Amino acid sequence: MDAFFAQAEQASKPSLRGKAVVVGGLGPRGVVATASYEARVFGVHSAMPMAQARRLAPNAAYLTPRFTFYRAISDQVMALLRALSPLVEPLSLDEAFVDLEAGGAAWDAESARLAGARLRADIRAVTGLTGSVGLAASKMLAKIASEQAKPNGLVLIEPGTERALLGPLSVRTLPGVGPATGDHLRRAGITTIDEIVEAGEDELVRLLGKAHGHGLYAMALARDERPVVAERETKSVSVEDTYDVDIHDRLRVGLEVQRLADRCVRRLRGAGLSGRTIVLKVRRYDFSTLTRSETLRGPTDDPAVVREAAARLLDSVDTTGGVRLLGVGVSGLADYTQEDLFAQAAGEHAEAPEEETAAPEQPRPAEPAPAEHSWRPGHDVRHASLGHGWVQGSGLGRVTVRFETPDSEPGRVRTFRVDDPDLEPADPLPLVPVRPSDAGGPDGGAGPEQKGVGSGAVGG
DNA sequence: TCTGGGGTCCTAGACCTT
DNA sequence: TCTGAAGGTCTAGGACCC
Repeated sequence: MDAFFAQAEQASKPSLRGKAVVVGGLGPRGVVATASYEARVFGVHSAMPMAQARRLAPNAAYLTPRFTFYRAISDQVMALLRALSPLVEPLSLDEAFVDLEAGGAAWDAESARLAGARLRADIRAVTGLTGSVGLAASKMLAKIASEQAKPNGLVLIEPGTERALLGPLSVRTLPGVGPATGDHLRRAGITTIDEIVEAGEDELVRLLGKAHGHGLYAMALARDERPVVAERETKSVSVEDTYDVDIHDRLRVGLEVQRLADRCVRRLRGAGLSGRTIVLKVRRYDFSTLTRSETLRGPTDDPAVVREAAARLLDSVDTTGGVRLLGVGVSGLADYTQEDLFAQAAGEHAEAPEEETAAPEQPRPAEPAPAEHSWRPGHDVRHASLGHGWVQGSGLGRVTVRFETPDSEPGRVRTFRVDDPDLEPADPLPLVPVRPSDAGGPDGGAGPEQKGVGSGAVGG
C-alpha cells in the first residue's frame, strides 16, 4: 500500500485529502511512522524524529496511529491476495509477497500483468485505497519493482533484463543493506550494484563476513532463490516502552520492568505460546542499549516466573544516569508449557505469595490513575447530537473535534470540555460503504498497497 | 535533530561436552 | 589420564526491516 497509514487517514477524514499528513508517536520522543506524499515534499519521512518533522512541515496534520483500523484494512487486502494463491507471505500490515504461479493466477509475463492489474482494481474497490504491485521472478526483484511502482502503479521486470536493471542502482537498493553496511561498502569504494559484481565474491566476504557477503553477491547477480513462505512461525515476543522523561529512580525502574513482564506474558499467552529465554532490554540516558538474557530449564508462560527472571536480569544492569527505554521479551518459543517450572520459581525464591497469575489485569502500581478518556489526535469520537467525528487536538481541558465521515464533505470543527458527557470514543467507520450484497464479504475499509510477485509468475 | 516498537538474522566469544 | 579439536548452546550486541 502507498503511504499506508497516512492514506488510510486521508480516506477516513475528507478534510485531510490532498494535505500533508504525518502519522506517528506524538510524544517528545516520537518518530514518524508514515508521511503522506504531500508531507514528503517537505522532506518528512519514516523514522524521522517527530520534532524534526514538525519543524519541516509545521502545518501538517499530526495523528497517532490507529493499528486496529489499519489491521482491519490489511485483512481485507490479504484476503484478496489469498484468493490469488495459497502462497502469500505478509511482510507487514501493508506488504506481502504472492507466488502467482503456485496459485495458477499467472504463468507468463502477460498473465502476471493482468493478474496484477486486476488485483489493484480489487484493492481499490474493496478498501477504497491504492496499492502498488511489483512483478518479477524473485522476491528481491518483486520488491524493487514495487518500490518503483509507487505510488499507485504496476511495474513488471521482464525476464532477462534483471542484471541490466540492477547494475546502476545504489547498493542500498538491495535488501539487507542499511546505513551501516552501505557506509562500509562506500568506504571500500563500492556504491553501485555493478561495483559489487566487479569487486567479486571473495572481496564481499572479506568485507562483510560469510553469510552477508555470499548473500549480497548473489543478490547483485539477481540470484534470489528464496521461496514465498506462507506460514512463518513466531520466534520471539517482546514489549518495550520509551519514556518521555528518563527514569532515574531504581525502584520505579524495577516496577516498570514488572509491568512490562506482565504485558509480555499477556501477549505470549494470547498467541498460545510459552518460551524458555527471558530477555531484558535497557536503553540508557545516552542511548547506549544493553540486553541481558537468561535461559530457563523449560518454556514458561507464567507471569511470576518471567517477572522474577526479568528482575534478576535487571540486578546486573547499572541504571545510574537514568534509562529512556525498558523492554522485556521471551524467545525460544514453544506451543506448550512445562508445568514444573513452577517448582523452579518456587525453589529459587522461597515461596512468594501465590497470586492468581492468570488474572488478565492486575493493578499497575507505577501507573497514575487513568484519565476519563485520552483524546488522542486522529481517533474517532461520537457526539450525542453532532454525530461522528475525530479528535483534531486536545489540551488545557478542551478537546477539538472535526465532524466528518469518509463519505461526507470536509466537516466543521467544534471544541468541547474534555469531560463533556455528550462526547465518547467511537469505532472507525468503513471507508467503502457496505452494500447489502457485500454481506459475508469484507466490510468497508481503506486498503494498504501491496507488493507481490510470484517467484514464477514472470520468470517461470 | 536526537533518534518508536516489534520483529528477524548474523556474528563472536565463552563455556561445555564429546 | 591428558590434550586438543570440533560442535553445540548461551549470551550480548549489531544491523536491518517495516
